[in-house]
Amino acid sequence: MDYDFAAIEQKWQTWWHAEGVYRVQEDTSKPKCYVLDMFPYPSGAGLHVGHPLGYIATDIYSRFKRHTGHCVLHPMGFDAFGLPAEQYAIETGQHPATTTEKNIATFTEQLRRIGFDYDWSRQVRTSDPQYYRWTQWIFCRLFDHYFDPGEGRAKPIQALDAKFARQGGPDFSADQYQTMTHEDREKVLMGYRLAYLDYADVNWCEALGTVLANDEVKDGLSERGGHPVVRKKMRQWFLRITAYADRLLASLEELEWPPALKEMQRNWIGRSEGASCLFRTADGQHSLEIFTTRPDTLFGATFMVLAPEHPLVIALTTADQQQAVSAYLAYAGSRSERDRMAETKTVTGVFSGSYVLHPLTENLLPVWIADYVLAGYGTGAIMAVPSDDNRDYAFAQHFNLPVIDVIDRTENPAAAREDKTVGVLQNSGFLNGMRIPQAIEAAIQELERLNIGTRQVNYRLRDAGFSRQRYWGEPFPVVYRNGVPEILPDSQLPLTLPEVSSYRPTGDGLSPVASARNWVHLGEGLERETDTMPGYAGSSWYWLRYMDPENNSAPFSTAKEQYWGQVDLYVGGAEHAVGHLMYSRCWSHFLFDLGLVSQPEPFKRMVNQGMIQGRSSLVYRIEGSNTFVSAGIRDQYPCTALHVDISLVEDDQLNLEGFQAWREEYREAEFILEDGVYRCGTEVEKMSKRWYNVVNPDDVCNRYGADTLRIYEMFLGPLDQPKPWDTRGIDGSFRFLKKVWRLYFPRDENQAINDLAPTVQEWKTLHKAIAKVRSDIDRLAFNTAVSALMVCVNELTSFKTNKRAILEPLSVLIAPFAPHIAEELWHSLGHRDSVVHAPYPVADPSWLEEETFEYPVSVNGKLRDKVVLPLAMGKEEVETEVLRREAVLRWLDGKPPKRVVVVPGKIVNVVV
RNA sequence: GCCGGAGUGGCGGAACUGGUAGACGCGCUGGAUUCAAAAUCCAGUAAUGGCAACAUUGUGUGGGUUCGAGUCCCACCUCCGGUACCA
Repeated sequence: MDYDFAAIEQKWQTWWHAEGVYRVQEDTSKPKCYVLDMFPYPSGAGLHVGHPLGYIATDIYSRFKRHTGHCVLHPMGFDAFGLPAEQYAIETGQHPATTTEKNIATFTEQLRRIGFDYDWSRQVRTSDPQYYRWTQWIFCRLFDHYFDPGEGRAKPIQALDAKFARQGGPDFSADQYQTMTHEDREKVLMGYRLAYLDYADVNWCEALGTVLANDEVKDGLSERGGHPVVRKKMRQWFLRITAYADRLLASLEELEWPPALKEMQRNWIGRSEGASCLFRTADGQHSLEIFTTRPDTLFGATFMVLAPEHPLVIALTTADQQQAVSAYLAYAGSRSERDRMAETKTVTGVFSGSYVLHPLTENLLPVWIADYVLAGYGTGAIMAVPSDDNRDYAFAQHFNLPVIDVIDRTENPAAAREDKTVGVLQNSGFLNGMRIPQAIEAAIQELERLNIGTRQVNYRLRDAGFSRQRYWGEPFPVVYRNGVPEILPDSQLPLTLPEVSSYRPTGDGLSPVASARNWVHLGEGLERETDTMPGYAGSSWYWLRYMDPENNSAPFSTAKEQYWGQVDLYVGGAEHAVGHLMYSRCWSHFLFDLGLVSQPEPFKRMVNQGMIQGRSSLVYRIEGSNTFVSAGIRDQYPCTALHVDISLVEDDQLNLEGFQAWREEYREAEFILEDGVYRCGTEVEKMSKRWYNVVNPDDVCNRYGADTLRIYEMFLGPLDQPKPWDTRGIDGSFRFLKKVWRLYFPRDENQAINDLAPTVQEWKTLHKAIAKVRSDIDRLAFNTAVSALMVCVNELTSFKTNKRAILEPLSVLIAPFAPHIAEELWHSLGHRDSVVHAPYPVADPSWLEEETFEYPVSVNGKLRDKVVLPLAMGKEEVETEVLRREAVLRWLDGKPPKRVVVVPGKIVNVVV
C-alpha cells in the first residue's frame, strides 16, 4: 500500500467536517487558548503559497494546544469591505457583495484543502449586516463617550454635559452653557466625543469628481487617469485616538511582541516631552506659541520660524515683505508632501518682516516662514536655536542669521549638535553652569513662573480619519437633524447599505450612497450620513465576535469574553504594524473602559510572519534580435534579461516549445543552448503576477498533498524571516512523509506492527523527539521541530521499528504538522476517534539521561588509561575530570601538563 | 540620518542560557536495485594537505574578554525591514 495523499486528505477532510471535530465549545474545566490569524481580504487573485504560511503556523500551534488539554479557539473570517470590490463593481456593474461572496468561496475552498482546524461555524465577515450591526453599535458608543483626562478613561458624554451645566467649561460659564442653543451645545460637545465631526483635507480630484485615498494619488496626480489632485476641506468623522496615546504607549510594555513592532508603535505615537512658550510680537498685537523639547536652549533662540500654513502668517507679514512672502507661499503650496520629503537638504524660506520679543532677554527676534516647519506638528511654529539644531543651523547659515552658542561641550567634544544630555549651559543667564537635564527643568519652572509657558507633552499621533466617500463600507448610523448629527437608537441597527444603480462617484464629492435619495432623505431637515466607514472599522474588533458570532443582543456576551479573554497568539504580516494594530488596541481600550472586555490589551503575543519570496526565472535576449542565450554563456553577448513564466521552467531548464507558444512575439524565437539545454537565470523577489513567479498552493496540493505543503512551508526557515520558495526542495518534505508511511505500512509483510517491547534505542529516539518538538512548538520554531521529526523518523526507519508502543505516540507527535496522514495512521492502529483530540505524548526524562563514554587517555601519544564520563560533558569538564584521576596523575609524575586536547566522544590527549 | 534585524558550505538553514560549528533538507558524487528509467535504499559531501589515521584553516572585516567565542564587548563593512525636516 502506497502513500496515496490525495485519497487520504480528501477522506479525512470530509470526515472532520461531518464529525465536527473542530467545533469549539467553551469548557471551563480546561485552560483556554485563543490563537488568531489576521483575517484576509478576499481578493479576486486567490492565494499564493506565501499566504498560508502564518495560517499553517497557527494551525500547528492550535492543534498542539488542543492535544495538550487546552480548549482552543482558532477561527477564520473575512475582512470583506474594501476598495478592490468597489472598483470591480464600478467596472462591471456587479454588486460588490456578489463578487465578495464569490471570492470568499474561492478562498474558503483553497484554505479547506490545506486542512486547517478552523471552526468555520464561527466565521465572521465584516460586510455581513449581522456583523456590521455591531461595528455601528460600537461607533455609537464612541460617539456617546468622551475621554476624561483626569481619570484617564472614557466616560458617558452625558456626564460631561451635566458637568458643563454645573460648573461651566474651558471658555464658558455654567450659566452661559445652560442658555446655549441645542446646536451650540452640540458643537461644544463635539469637541470631546471620541467619534466626532471635523473639517479636514481630503485628496479631491475635480476631473474624476471624487475623493481619493492617499495611495490613489501619485505625485499630485490621480493614479488612474493622471488628473490633478488638490487638497480640499470636507466635514468628516474622526476617532479621537490621541486621547488614548499615553495608555497605548504605556501598555505596550506588557506585550510579547517583536521589539521592532513595539518600536514602530512607539514612533508612531511619537511622544515627546518639553515645554510650550509664548513669544509676543514686537508690536504687542499677537503672541506666537511654540513647542520645544529644549527649553534649556531658550537663550540660544535667534529667530522664529512659522510653517507656511500657520494662521498668523498673513497677519505677521509686513507690507514691504508682502510680495516675497506671497511668492514663497505659492512655491511652498506647489510642492507636494513627496517633494518636501525628497529634498530635505535644500534650505528655503522667507522673512515675514515682523519681530517677536524674546521673553527673557527682550531681544528682537525676526520671524521667518519656511516649510521645514510642519503645520501638522506641535503648534506649527518653532523658536530656532541654530547652536543646537542641525536644521536651524543650516537655515541660519544660509540666511546669515546669528548663532549664540549656549552649550559648552568641551568636556565631551564628540557630542553632536542635537545631543540632549551632554554639556553645560553657557551664555544663558540664570541657566549658566547647569547641566542640560537640570537646565531643562529650571527653564520650564521659570516659564511657568512668568506665566508664558508650561510643561507639555506632544504627540506625533493624529486623530484617525473615519470617513470614506465610498459605497462598499459600513454606513454610519447617523441622521442629521437640521445639520446636527444624531445617532440611531440601537433598535434600528443594523442600518444596511441602500441599493444603488451605480457605484460610480457622484461627481460632487459624495459617496455613491448619496444617490439613494429615498434612503438619505427622511423628511424635512432630516438626512442620513452618506459617508461610509473605512476598511479598518470592521477589523478593529473582529477577534471579539469570533467568541460569540451568533449573538443577536450584544456584540458578544460578557461570559464568553471572560472565558476567552486576550488573544494568546496573533500571527500576521508586518504591514499592519501601525494601522490595524493601533486601531484595534484603541478600540479594545475603549471597550475595556465600558466594562465590555476584561483586559485593555487585545493581543498578548504577536508574531509577524516573514514573506515567502518568489524565485523568478529569467531568459536572456540578445539585444536587437529574437535570439535567446542560455544563462551560463550569456556573458558572451549583449543581452537583456526578461522574466519568463515559471510554469515553462522545470529544474531551471526552459521548455522551448512552451516558451514559443507563450507569447506571440516569441513564436519565432531562436535559442543558443549550452549542454543541449536552455538554462534560465534566477532571481529571488516578491511573489507577484508581474514577475510570473507565483506558486499556487492548489498546484502543490495536487502534486504533493497538503501535508507536504505544510511541512515544507514550516521547514523553509524561521517563521518570522523572509525566505525564498524553491519548489525543488519540496521533495525532501514529501520523502519524509513517505518514510513515515513506510513505518506503518512496511513493504515487507513480516514487518507488520506488533506489541513487542521497544528497545532502549527506540525509546530514546522517540522521547528525544518528543522533548524537542514540544519545546520547539512553544517557541514557534517549527522549522527545527520538523527537523527533529525527520531525525526521529530516519532513526526509526534504520531500526526497522514496527512496535505499536513507538508508532502510536509518533502518529500523535506528527499530527499538528501533517494532520491528514496522522489521522490515517492513527486509525490504522485501530482507533475510531480522531487523532485531533488525542493527548500529546510526554517526554519521559528517564530516556533522556545522558549517555556515558569511555575516554581513552593518551599521555605523550601513548594510551595509558580509560575514564568513563558523560558523553555530553563539555570539553573543559572532561579535561578537568581527567586530570583529577589518580591514575593519570601517576603518569604525569606530578608535573603540570603542557597541553590537554579532548576530542569529545573519542579521546583525551595529554602532552607533558 | 535615526531605529530595528541579519551576515555561517554550492543553496535554504541548525547550533535555545559561551562548550564537538555546519543538525535537517535540497543539490552534487559514488554505489545498490532495474533491460532501462522513475521511485527507493546505502555511502560520501566546509576548505586545504594526506592512501589513511589525522593535521591546519575556517561563521562579513579588524581588535578585545575568556581555559574556550558563530554566540559576549569595541570599531568598521554589507544587506534587509521600518521611519523621518517631529522642533
